[in-house]
Amino acid sequence: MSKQIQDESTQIQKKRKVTVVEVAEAAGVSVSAVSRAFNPEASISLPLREKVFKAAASLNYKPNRLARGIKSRSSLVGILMTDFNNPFYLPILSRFTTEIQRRNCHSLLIHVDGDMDIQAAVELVMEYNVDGLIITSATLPQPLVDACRSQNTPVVIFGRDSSENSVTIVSCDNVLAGNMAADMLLDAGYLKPAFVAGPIGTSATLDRQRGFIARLMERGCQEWQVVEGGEFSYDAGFDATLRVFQHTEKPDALFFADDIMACGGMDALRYELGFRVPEDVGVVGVDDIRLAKSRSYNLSTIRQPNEQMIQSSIDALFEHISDSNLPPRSITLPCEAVVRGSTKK
Amino acid sequence: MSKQIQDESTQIQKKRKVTVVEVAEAAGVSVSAVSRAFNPEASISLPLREKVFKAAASLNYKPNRLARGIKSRSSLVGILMTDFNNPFYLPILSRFTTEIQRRNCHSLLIHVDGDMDIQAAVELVMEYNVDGLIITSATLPQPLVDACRSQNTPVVIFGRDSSENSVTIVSCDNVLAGNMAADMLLDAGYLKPAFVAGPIGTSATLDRQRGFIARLMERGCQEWQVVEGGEFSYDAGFDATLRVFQHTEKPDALFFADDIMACGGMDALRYELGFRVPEDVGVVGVDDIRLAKSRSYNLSTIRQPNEQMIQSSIDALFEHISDSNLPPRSITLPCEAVVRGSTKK
DNA sequence: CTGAAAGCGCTTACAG
DNA sequence: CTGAAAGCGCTTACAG
Repeated sequence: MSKQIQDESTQIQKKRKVTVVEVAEAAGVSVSAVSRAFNPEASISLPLREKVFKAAASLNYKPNRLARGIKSRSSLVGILMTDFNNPFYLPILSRFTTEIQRRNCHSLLIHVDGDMDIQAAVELVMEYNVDGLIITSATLPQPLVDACRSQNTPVVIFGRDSSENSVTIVSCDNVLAGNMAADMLLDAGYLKPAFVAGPIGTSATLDRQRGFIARLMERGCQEWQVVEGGEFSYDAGFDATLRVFQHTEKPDALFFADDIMACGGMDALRYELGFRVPEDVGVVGVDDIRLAKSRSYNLSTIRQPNEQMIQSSIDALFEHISDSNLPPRSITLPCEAVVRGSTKK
Repeated sequence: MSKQIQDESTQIQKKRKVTVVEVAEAAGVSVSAVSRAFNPEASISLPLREKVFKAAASLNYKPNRLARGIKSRSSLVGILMTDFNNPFYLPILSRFTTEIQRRNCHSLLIHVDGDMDIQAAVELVMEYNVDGLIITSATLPQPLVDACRSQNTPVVIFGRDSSENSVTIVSCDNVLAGNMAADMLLDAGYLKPAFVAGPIGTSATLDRQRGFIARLMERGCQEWQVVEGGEFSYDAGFDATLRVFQHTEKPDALFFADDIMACGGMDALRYELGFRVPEDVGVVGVDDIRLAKSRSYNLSTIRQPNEQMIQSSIDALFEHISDSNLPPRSITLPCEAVVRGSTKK
């Protein structure tokens, strides 16, 4: 009986959340003082702040971020992701959340899958009053850009894209990536390279292709070809490679739109078509995902400067949050060639 | 000049968020009516609701979820992740967010890394008034469990663990996984298997080990050994394998605590130690990550029933959200042996 | 720097 | 079913 009562009181004690009012009472100050004490930018004297903190600590007070967000910043940053299958994005997501948390904000993760309207997704994030929004997407459909522009919330697109200039976008130089891949293959002595494209409509893919072919031609290579690859996935790379070698013109090297496709392609070459890599066919990817340096793949690739790209994205986003008049800008970072074992020495 | 003014007005129009009050005015009803119209469970007549919706649509009104959350549900579900390096977790995160969104809620993603206090992280999520919390973690430190218990918010641990019963937890039967791995290796004719353990303190690892050894002994196998593996990562599996073969007792098969370790281990065997897999040494993992079925690894493994585990986690979480008196329970799902090419036929 | 008071946008007893 | 009013927990001009 007494046990029961005690249980109930414990439960009630758990349920009741302590508020500014109670802290104010306990500290013998106004609620404004409590509010200010928990707001780093507010003007409040040190003694007062400490008095409040002491009372707050003894009551185990935690500010309610929702209530705070309704008048002030929500401390929420939206992250919109579309390509949840590509392992490339796991470390990226990891770093984004870490950086956001480092700035005392938190991540609202929105997963936009195929059958979801991207415009609706953007609007939805806005219902949470997010302070800013990060969009990671290999594809960058115009409706998405439009949706971002119509919001007055800062948006940064962490893209593989670059043509857009009405919204802030961070990407690596994909034309350069194409150049580098061409050099890598030509330098290694390959003569008939093919580009295996990624999903249609991704300008990153187009830029890589453009850079690749431009450099090939520049260096006098004539026998190149471009083939469709499908989505950014192991299976797509695998299947595309099989298709390539049914053509009459067989390439002696493949440049894939990204690493995970390249891994699939390498396996098709080695385990299905019986080629040796790099002796018979050379392979280059883009990204430098973790798997690329495994002993099984040991993939030559063009590394995107992920850390810098993320850092720039976060910096730009928070600058936009602080200063809403900052014009959108386009940040393009250089990539880096990483020669491993999938190309001849 | 006129341009300037127009720009300003557009900007103002963007900034002003339309509220219940304006919708109420436009529709000629009370704010209560507007609120009810947007609340599926509220009792309101169809005509009234439609009148409100019409006005809301014409004003492009979107409810402010933060304001709503302060009195009612926040529609926010926290997801706490620790193992952001393991590709195993990308599809899991993907499915969780999808399921949460399907229920008209959204995911607050918290990344708990090494130097972050897990207790602090849990408390922090609570500041957002999340309706519920999902924790995915290979390790399950007691402080975490305690932190969860002290909150009155529903928590589900998506674990590889099972011993705990003071909080709802969903996992697969890791002892069974160990049994299956033992059977797989013994059935294939291996005689001296070793278990390569995962991070210490992960009961999943211990359970797998226990199940593995129990079955080996049961079937009369004496020459087994257990070695430390380190963290769940490619490199850890690679290094551990190198160490194993420096011992005087060389195993002829390795059961790794998870797939990504097994991939690293296979590469060490093939590319560093010169063994053939599966002829010289057999390899089995746990998880069935996407990479496991690549042609390069073609890894025999014990598959965790991820989809079911996620579905059960989400179902359990929302049941707890609906009924706060539901006692915690432990849901353990069976796993499945997947024989591929890393074990002899 | 500090406090009293109004307000943020929404919800929810309370009457009718 | 509907509306007027109080309230959620916090912030922020406004005075002092």
